[in-house]
Amino acid sequence: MRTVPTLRQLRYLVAVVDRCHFGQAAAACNVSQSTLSAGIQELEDLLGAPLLERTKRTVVPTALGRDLADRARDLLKGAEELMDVAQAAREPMAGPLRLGVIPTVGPFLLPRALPRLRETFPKLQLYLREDQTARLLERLAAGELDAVLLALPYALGDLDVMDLGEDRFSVVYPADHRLPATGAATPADIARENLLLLEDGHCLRDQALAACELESARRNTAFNGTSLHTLAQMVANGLGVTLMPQMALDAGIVRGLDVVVRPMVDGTSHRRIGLVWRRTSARKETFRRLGEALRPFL
Amino acid sequence: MRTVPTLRQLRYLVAVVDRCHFGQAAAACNVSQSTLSAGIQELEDLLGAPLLERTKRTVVPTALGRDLADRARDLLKGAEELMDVAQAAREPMAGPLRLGVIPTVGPFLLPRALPRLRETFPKLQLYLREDQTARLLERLAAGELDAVLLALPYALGDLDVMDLGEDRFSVVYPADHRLPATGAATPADIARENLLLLEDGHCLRDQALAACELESARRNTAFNGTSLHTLAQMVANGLGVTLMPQMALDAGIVRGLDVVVRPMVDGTSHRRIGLVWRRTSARKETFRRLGEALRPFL
DNA sequence: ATTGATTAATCGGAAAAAGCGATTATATAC
DNA sequence: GTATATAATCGCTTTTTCCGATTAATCAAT
Repeated sequence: MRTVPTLRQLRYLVAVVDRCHFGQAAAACNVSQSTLSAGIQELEDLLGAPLLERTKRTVVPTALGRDLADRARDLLKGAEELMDVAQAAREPMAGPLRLGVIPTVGPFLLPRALPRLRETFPKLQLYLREDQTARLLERLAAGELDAVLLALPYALGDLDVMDLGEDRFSVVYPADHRLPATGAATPADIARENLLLLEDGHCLRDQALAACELESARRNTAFNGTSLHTLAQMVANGLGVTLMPQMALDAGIVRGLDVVVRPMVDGTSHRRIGLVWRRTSARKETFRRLGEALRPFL
Repeated sequence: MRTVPTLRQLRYLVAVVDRCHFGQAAAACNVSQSTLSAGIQELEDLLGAPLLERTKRTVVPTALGRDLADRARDLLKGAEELMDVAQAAREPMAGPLRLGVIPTVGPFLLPRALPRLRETFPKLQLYLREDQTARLLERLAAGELDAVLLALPYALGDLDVMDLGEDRFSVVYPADHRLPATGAATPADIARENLLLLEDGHCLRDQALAACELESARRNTAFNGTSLHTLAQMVANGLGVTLMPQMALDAGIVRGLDVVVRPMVDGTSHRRIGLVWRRTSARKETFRRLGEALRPFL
């Protein structure tokens, strides 16, 4: 078994490379300057190569020193994650959890679900961020979010996905509109209407188009709604029809509006709600339970 | 700064989880059973959760124990890589290097290049593996190879690429064949011929087709060569024409055969030779110099 | 040039950790 | 019950880690 540097030594290295100053690095590590100095030397001896250039009373890391410091940072992060995993295993539903939610889910699901979640998991500190799927996934990958609540289908990268259930689409017509003959609307019915959609970037736009079996390019781009609420207003004003997820209808998005709602025929006329997290995440059990707790609200 | 487990403790954990036996694990770590036992306990205390179930005189890791052991393995590997990086920085051109080479490059480039490489880098121990690009890249990703010498264009994943230069294609005709009017052959000329190619899986097949501006599906699949040598033989026997990289011609692949060689017109009628390695590799400098040393032989 | 200030290396000793061998406790096999 | 195997525990030694004090070197100001 080969001798490898200790994490302590690597912490020292990172501190010095970050600051180019032994004294400050030592302070940051809560050790004396002499201790840090000795630690760095041990490391250089072990590796058999200089990591820092100490010349003219200033310190500059060598190329190797910088390279190794980068790797050391990863190792130290891994060690901390290990602690997180243990902590999460001990008490899965405690501590801070940064959750991303898309705008076509958050305002409808969370007002109902959050009070219950707080009751069930009183120690869970839920920090929320509302944004479009793509941007949330960026933040998830960057580690700024722990999990994201979103709508599928969506091309996810290398993520763990938990399916929470389906959210059916209905068509919303102006009150005085000619309605489809049967109770349920078909893609063919929609094709005859002026379909109003959210602006580009909302996953619901593409999912709604898919449900109507339409291509994105074909659509009118002049009048795109910025939220489901504005879309509902536009329909009530007779500008066209729109597709609305059940979740939003349940939340009363068309309450008081002069519109008629008809379900879409079965098939692909729905989206699925999913909770996703990094495969390498330390808190899978936490997310699983959170997802389980959210399911009844769909 | 949070307390994190030491690599020593993590090594102990991995050893026990691997073997489910304290005594054997201790032996594997070259420490006494008592030391290992104490180390594991420290770790459990630090993490505040049990990692092993010691019941009924056997040891079984808990789910958390297994999970953490997996992460610990990664950390330990990272620490070893750190040592490798330092070693490689100290003496880039020393030690073992496992290089993959594709069959349409290896037999033509290496016989000329290897003696020179051995001379220039006497301490470098070059282990070679010849296989098709896809399989070599699998092994590269799995860490079984350090670098791969291959032909571009090819859809590489997340790899570092060093371009070593271009390798032009020529057309090989049977000696009694009607040759193109001008000196150089054009894609249109080729379209009139029976083009012989390597069997599927060789990158050269697709690259040659691209150079001839042909689709893969269109080609005769009955007669595919298994190597450039057999292709040359088939051409000499009048079965058709083929595309041959300059590298193979330089190595005398058509020497003694009754064939005529015509260059392809300029443009895309070439492949590029590249050396690739994992972005995270410890030995980038080694590969860079190796590539530099290979360049003159193209 | 001299002095003073700053910084990293070095030294000696104290404290903490890591290690070992012997012993103990416990569970299983016989 | 007895023997055997295994992990935990204990007392002690060795090694590592750390600190404070000192030294050496560099630069800036005189």
